[in-house]
Amino acid sequence: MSQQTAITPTREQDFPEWYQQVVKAADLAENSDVRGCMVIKPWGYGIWENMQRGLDGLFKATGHKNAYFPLFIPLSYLAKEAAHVEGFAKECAVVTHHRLVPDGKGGLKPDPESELAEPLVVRPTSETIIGATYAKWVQSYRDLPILINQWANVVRWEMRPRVFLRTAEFLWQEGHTAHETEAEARAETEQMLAVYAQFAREWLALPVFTGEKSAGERFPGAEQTLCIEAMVQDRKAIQAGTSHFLGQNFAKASGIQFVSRENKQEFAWTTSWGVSTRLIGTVIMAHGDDDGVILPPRIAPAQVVILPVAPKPEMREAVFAACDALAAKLRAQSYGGEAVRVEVDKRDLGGGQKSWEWIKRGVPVRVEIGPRDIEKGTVAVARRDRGHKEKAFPTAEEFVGGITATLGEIHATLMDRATMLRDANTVKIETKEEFTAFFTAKGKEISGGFAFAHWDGTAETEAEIKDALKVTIRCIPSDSPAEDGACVWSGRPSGRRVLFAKSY
RNA sequence: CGGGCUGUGGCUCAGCUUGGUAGAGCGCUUCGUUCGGGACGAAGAGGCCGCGGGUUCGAAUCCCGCCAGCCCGACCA
Repeated sequence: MSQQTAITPTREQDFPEWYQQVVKAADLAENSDVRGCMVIKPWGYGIWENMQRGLDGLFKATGHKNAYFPLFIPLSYLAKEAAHVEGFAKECAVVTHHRLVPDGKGGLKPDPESELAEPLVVRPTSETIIGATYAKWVQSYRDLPILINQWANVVRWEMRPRVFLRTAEFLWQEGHTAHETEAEARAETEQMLAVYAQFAREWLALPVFTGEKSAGERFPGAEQTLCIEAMVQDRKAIQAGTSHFLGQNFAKASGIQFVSRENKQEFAWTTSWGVSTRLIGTVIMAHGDDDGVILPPRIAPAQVVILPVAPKPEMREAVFAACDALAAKLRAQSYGGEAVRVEVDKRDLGGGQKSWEWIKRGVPVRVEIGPRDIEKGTVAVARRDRGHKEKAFPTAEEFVGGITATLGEIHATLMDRATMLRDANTVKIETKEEFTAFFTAKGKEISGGFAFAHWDGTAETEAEIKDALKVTIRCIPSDSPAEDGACVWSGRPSGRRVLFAKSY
């Protein structure tokens, strides 16, 4: 059997279908019997565990601690903040009963006698319940700041689920902090955005634009939403992380009050920030190729896979021993401050089939060891960022000694490719005609990419553009210089450019 | 929640128009030959044909009802 690519269709032919096929071929996740919910399989979950470890380290390093708050939120809590309700009410799962009884048809139904006095909402996000808790914890300015993160699942009843990118239930982290002053809370919001941008670059090999959301794209209840935006290979934007300055909105809604240094009652200033399993989808779409996933080494569950080649059964033992010995030497090396992660694949499968499995899964480095290698003291090495037939034959010592550098090079390659893709498809646009042409699909092209253009700052213009072209303001870039110009849509005066794109 | 479509071994589907013993490919199991780039042969296992009712000597197939899922339109990390 010979195929051009491991994944059909190719990215070029049908990007959304390619994505689904990659998720399946790489054994990352599958749809469950529950609509909109996914089963994250060990390889996919391994990626999430590595993301968690990386982020958790960065959170701890910036003074945060983990805690856990309830899955269920009393309905009345959610109703406390008006904008928040409006944002989330449409997509909430609600628990109304606490007991089942036979339905008389061989099944079960909620016991009408067990209806809850107050329905519970399965958290779509936890601002309200955490706010209610902080209200109890905070009495004095001496109790601030509170710097807490939680790793949790949340539920948003989505109409259009897509594995990892948009599912009814997903895993994430949500940081929730409370501060004495506005300045401190704003600094926290920015600090965590910087953490996300650093994580995207250093762990995910993903260049990101940072900036602020327009009022229309803001988190419900926030004063200001900051975000990181990445470009994936169909040139659409994906929001990879958000950090919100919540002002005193939630403090007022939940009663987070304290006695200040001046002995006055004041409301705290709060923030929240989060990234989710959507990052896995982002990585797939940003780095994958027509043979499957390509994982940035720092989040790869296995960074090196060793494939024993034993043509004759009587060689197996010797080959396995050589593989185990190599694995041990590799594990003594480190990359990104952690021991190199190595897997020896001893399954009794055809060699080609095995190799292709690991290619599709995106393991950064594959090594084959057979009798000839043992004799010569060499190994056969293939890298996932290069062609699948391209092999190098270093000595085992050279290979082990160079593994840290090799993983670093692969990370750099991915970063470079993603940066080139983004830069090649990011343009400045001045006129409505150009703008429309840029975002109008020609042939099989999906999207023009990112456009920096002037915007008059009104919600009307923003909505018109969205209606006309399905293009949104991804962010008002944090580092964009003031520049006088005319709005690309309305022609009205504008003081700076914003980032437009089609998005996930 | 409005419009279109589909429910048949683990997966993808054929069979239904014109009722007559449930099929294929892939996957799985065993054995043999293979194994340095997605192997081949042989033999097997596996099905309340979505659910309920009706018509009929006889229903995967025809009729009615229900349920579930998929695709398209308004929201979203």
